[in-house]
Amino acid sequence: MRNRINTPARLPLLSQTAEHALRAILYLGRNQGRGLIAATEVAEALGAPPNYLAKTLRLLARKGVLRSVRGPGGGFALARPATAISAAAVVEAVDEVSAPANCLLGNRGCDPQNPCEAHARWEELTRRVLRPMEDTSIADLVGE
Amino acid sequence: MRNRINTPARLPLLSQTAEHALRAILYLGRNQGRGLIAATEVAEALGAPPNYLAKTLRLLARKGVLRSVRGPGGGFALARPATAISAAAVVEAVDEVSAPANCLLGNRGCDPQNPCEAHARWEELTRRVLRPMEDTSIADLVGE
DNA sequence: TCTGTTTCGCATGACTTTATCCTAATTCTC
DNA sequence: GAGAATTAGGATAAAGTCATGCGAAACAGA
Repeated sequence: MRNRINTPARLPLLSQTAEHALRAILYLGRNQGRGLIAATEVAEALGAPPNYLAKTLRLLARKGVLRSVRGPGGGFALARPATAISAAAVVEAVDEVSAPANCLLGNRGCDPQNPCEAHARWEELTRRVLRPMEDTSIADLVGE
Repeated sequence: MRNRINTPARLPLLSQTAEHALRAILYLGRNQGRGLIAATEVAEALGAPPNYLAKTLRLLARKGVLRSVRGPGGGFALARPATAISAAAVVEAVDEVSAPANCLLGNRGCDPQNPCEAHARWEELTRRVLRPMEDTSIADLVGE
């Protein structure tokens, strides 16, 4: 049943981790007034795996998207106002957003110094794909 | 060394398989005049793993993006003119393009019948992300 | 200073994607 | 019809992502 050629892989436009991250950030954004919120509460509210979500929250904190405080009453909160956090920032903090590093004509098709035409055209396309993510803030998604 | 929390996962804006597929399609597009081209030639030209690429080409053929012929002189070629194949079509043939099925507010945040506001906003965003892929043809990328 | 709460960080296991290999099935050429 | 070339397809291995679990570190409050 594994790796059936008829069942294509899932293209993670967002990886599972990034999806968790966005959900968590949105939850924190909607509850911004309440200050710090514990990872377990977020996980329960989203129905996400608690341990893994906690790890993702830590990662977001380390990348400066969230702030975190340990100990009783501690938890996580947005490091900046929701208007100042783009969807792209969240995704990039968690996954390494990588448009294909190598030329689309193949590794041997062109070199970076003297890129082929398809190279430039592909870069332009990836920019157009990523831009909406950069232009959309958490506040936009939450709707404030 | 595995799963270090400091080394974020790669976000496959394109999965590896989709990347191979696009490269292969572009190669076939540029060599359209030559008729059928063997999988081994494509793999060598791109520096891609031959066996896996062959499997991906077969998948593209089954999905109707490529046509294939067996036996000596056989190989693969575009099933339609390069202007009639979108980048999105290639990616979708290989990976299951799936925006998050569940609401961004969390599985328990809203139900499909009565979707929340973030739900609609997220759908709008994913549309904007995918559109450039749909609007760009293989011919556009190759530059004809 | 003790105790409970909560983040931090590593080790490990389960599952998915990527890649390899081998054996058919098909088709051209001689 | 024999033999070589080439796609088709399944079984299996390797690598990566996703998820779990546990102990340590930090912190607040009594």
